[in-house]
Amino acid sequence: MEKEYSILLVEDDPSLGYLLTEYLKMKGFLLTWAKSGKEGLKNIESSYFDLAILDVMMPEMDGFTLAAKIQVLAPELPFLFLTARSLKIDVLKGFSLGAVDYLKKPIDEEELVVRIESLLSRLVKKTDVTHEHKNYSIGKYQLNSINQELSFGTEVVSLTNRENELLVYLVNNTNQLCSHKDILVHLWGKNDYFNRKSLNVFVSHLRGYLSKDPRIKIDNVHGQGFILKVNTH
Amino acid sequence: MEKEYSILLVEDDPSLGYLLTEYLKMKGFLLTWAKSGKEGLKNIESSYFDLAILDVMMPEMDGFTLAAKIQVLAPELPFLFLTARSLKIDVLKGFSLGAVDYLKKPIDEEELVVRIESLLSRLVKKTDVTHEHKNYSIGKYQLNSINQELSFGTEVVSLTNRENELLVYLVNNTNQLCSHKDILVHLWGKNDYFNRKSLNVFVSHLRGYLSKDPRIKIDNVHGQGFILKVNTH
DNA sequence: AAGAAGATTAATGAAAGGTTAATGGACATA
DNA sequence: TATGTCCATTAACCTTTCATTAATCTTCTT
Repeated sequence: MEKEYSILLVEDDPSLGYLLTEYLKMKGFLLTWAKSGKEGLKNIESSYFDLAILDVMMPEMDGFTLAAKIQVLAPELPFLFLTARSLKIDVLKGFSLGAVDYLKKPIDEEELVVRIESLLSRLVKKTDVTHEHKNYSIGKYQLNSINQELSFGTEVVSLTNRENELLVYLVNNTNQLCSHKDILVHLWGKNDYFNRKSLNVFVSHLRGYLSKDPRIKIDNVHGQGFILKVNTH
Repeated sequence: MEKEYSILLVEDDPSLGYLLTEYLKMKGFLLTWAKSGKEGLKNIESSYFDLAILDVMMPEMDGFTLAAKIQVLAPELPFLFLTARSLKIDVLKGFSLGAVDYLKKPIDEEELVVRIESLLSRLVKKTDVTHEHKNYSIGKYQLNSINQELSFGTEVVSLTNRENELLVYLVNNTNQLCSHKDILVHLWGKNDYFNRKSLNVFVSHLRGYLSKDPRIKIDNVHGQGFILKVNTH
């Protein structure tokens, strides 16, 4: 399930503000629309946002001034600018203030959305150090496919590259027929007589390793392929 | 002291390539210019980069194809596109492939630099989290990674720079496979035959130092990398 | 029964890894 | 300017690993 990101839009122009608000809501973002810099600041003080979108040209307080205040009030809040002024000096100023992006009007909503998504997806990655532990249970065995280790209780066996690859493939298709062809193409990239001979050797190895749990077996379907069967009960 | 960021520019156009290379070097980046997608891929396999800048329109392999390969080979490497084609569909495609930005030609070098700096400044936070610990326990040993000293009881051994770096890296990934590639890219910045040989020498040194505690070992996973195993029981 | 397919074990050889020593550049000291 | 030390890299040499291939049985299928 995806997280619902909250965005603060600070935009004084009613029609653009309305358009973006509705569009971004439709795209699944939680949107707050502040119609002035002052209102935006209030929101920042009282609520949490994943991202702020600031219009540069606004009466009272312009986007740059607002950004400077954000840097003090909520230094972790990333923000980007929307602007009709595409003067280079403004772009540079925007980034020097710490902007994460700078979009020139007219805004293409679709592009805005993909840019926002790209930004936010990278921001979350920072926090979750995605260590996708590839651990599998096979009967009483545990396979750590990263370290290429197969353990049975406290006993640990190191698998070779091919053994590991093959076992991972079989486990991912437990109780399902894995055809010679699919296995060979997947692991060897090539399906010929010799590779098939090789495959037999590795199946034999794995049978040896897995022989301590009688509920596990690697069956052959004559002329078809192999099935890793794990009997649960 | 600021870190010098390394950037890979993949651009077939000689004049634009030259211009950007020189400009970015002048701005303090370590630049590698690959003149084709294929050349770019080679660089990605053998070296570390903080960012890749890809031209979309190139003969042989276009930037999109290259990006897809990067996602597999080096999923952590952020990349952005440069393009003359500003078709909306291309922009969307670029971001859907995981781009961090999408810049339309003609490129304004100053804007490019501020965008790069903005991007990288947000990305560095990820990496320096790893080096917060200065003291480590490794079985019965103590590692002071600041003084580069490894102690066993009252005995203290001074480690050289490389020995220390490598041990810190391994300890931070205790009981997890550290691939050759990751180690080399992380410590040497480059993954080639000679560096790998060098790595072997240092692993050998560390094994010597750590031999007094039988519960510690540095295992090799053939063709993959090393695991620092610390047996606790 | 006979050929095909599969299982098992062993042999082979190339690549990868381990260890120790030689080299040479950087830096310091005199 | 010489001399010495440190240490990363490179070299040399040896050992181990492991995918492949071969050899030999065994089990299917018809």
